[in-house]
Amino acid sequence: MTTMQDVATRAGVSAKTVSRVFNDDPHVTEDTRERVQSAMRELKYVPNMLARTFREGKSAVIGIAVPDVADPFFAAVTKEIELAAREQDMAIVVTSLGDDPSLEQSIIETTVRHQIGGLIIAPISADQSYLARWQDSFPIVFIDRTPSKFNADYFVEDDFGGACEATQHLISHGHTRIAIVGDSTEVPTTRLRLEGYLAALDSAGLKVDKDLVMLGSHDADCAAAACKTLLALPEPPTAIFSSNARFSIGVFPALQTLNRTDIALISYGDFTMADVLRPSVTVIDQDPRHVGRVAAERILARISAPAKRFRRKNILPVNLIERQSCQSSPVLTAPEPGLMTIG
Amino acid sequence: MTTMQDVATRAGVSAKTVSRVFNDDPHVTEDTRERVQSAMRELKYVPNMLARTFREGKSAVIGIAVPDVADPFFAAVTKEIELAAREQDMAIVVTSLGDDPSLEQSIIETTVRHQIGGLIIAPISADQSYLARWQDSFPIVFIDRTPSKFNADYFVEDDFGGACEATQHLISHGHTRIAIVGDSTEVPTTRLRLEGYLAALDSAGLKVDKDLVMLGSHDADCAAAACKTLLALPEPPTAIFSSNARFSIGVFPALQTLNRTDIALISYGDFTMADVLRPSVTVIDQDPRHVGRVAAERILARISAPAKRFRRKNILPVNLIERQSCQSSPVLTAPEPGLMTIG
DNA sequence: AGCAACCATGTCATCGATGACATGAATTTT
DNA sequence: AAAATTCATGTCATCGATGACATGGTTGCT
Repeated sequence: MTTMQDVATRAGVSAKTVSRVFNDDPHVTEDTRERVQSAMRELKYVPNMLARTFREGKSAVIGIAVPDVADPFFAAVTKEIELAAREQDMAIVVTSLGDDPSLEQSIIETTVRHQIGGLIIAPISADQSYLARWQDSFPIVFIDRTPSKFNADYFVEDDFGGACEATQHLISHGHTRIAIVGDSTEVPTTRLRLEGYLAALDSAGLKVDKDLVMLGSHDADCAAAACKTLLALPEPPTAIFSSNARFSIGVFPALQTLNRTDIALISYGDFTMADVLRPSVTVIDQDPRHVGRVAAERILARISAPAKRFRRKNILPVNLIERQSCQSSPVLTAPEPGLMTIG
Repeated sequence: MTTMQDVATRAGVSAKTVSRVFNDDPHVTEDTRERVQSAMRELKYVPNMLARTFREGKSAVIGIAVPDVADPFFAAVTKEIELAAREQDMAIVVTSLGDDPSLEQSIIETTVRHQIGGLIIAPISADQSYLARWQDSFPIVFIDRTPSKFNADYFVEDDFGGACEATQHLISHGHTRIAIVGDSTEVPTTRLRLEGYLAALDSAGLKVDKDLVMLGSHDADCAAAACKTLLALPEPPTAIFSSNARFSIGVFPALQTLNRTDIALISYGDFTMADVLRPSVTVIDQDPRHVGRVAAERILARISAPAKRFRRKNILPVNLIERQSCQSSPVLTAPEPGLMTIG
């Protein structure tokens, strides 16, 4: 590992002069500059970022913490953040939080040790008050889920609006028994999507059947099981609103297995192949790349202008992509509740 | 940001003693230890990794460079590496190389500036000789693709064997006109898969029709176009071997659009929903999590025991997951070549 | 008692880059 | 010509943690 001192010795100058050449300081003669530059080339000098950023006090690295890097949504977000960060010569440190909320804090603290210059987080727990400690050290931006017990910039999708739109879409196709499959209401995102679902039912004058509200899943398999439970009800739903792409990946195969593709399905969150399945799945698209882009831009802006004021709360629009999975008419395919319970 | 010195002052000792307490040095009295620990708690001391690793000379960070973090295969690999690294208190810096081979070197050099402790790379270019410079600085492990013009540990899938098996699978289902869709043969992986395909054809006594070898795609859309070209041939194939999951994601919809689900399809690389599509897609599974795990373990082993010797070349087995997409019989569904050209 | 061994703790230097300030030479101003 | 200004370059200190070594005190052994 060649250092500035090595280059300096080779070029017959002091380390400081090498530093000046490297940073394009105008106070260097053309002659010296050239000698230093050729010495750098000969020795293949590469600056030690660690030394530089250590001196500056903060790193040229942005921390990203999401529930799961392998989830297509977060993978796309991560990629976009990386591209945006690279434009500013910053690298990204990525961490998966997993699905145990109690581990969130310790995972974040491990990440923070690396003296990150900013943090983008999609939290999984219901309490981020532990972040207060870092509040002044580096900017923090939340994505996908709002912070709890903590104040910070956030960029979230319109969960309420999207869920409402999805439910209305099903209603407009004649469905009245609409189930929702989701994770725990501890997650603000899920709570909002549930509220959107309830609001849509309410404004259409439909009563809520709590048997059709299946919360508490935490992966695709759970969601598949929930789906089977729903269809085994005495009065099964004719449509399912999956509040999460991860769950849709479980629900869809479950419907296939049960041979119940007559059941309408709408997914909050697009997923690979959703448009190629039979039937292709109607979704609420969240545009992960846009989320990544705006989050990265905000972090970078906060880093370069710590004093500047920005809008804290940012709701990103979502849009419904209509495909085939809601086209079936419930009147034709669903068994009549009355007959069902008697027979 | 509280430093060791702050804690030291508060506890009435020297910074060195704080360092000792922090690192569980036994040469500290119980009394002092307690005073220091409570001072650390009061001031919420968090060690500055940057300072520590700067002194050590290398970072507690592993660099990962893959063609695309958002690709499901690499996303899964990345996640597994992260989990393995975290067990050793290491973080990961992730970079997407994109699809322009000429940018590979500069992207890697940017990553290296961060003084990484090790590098895991799935290269996209045909020349990694530029890595020689870092050879002694930190361990380098290749995944998915073998290094070119450079020596390093690598863990690659059995491209030749897998492609051979895939092709044989198609042959055993009666296919004789089998197309291959892939990217450039610049990529060693692709070259090996092509060779496997050719070897299987050869050992079955089948001639190669170069119209059926469609290389040079670089994304799903290209692959879809290649697929359409193939089916428009005077003597179209009855089966397609997609040498890459990324391309399968383009080929499958193309077949659907053309209403040619009678064409058999086998994909090198499993992908989300492949098992739920109609027909579900037979694949060669590469087990990305296993790749990530072994690569991470090797890097960590190399970091902690630089002198130890390991096996350089590692070929990981792949296995064929049979689904529906190869079940159609070519004799029944494919137009007879002879009739076709005449008619 | 006398000396070695051990122990708790402190001091200093170090890692690489760079800001603050110094130095000495050349050039310009009065 | 003397003073002031500009300029190229150098020296030193610094960021936080820690290894090498020092110091002064206590214990143990003969």
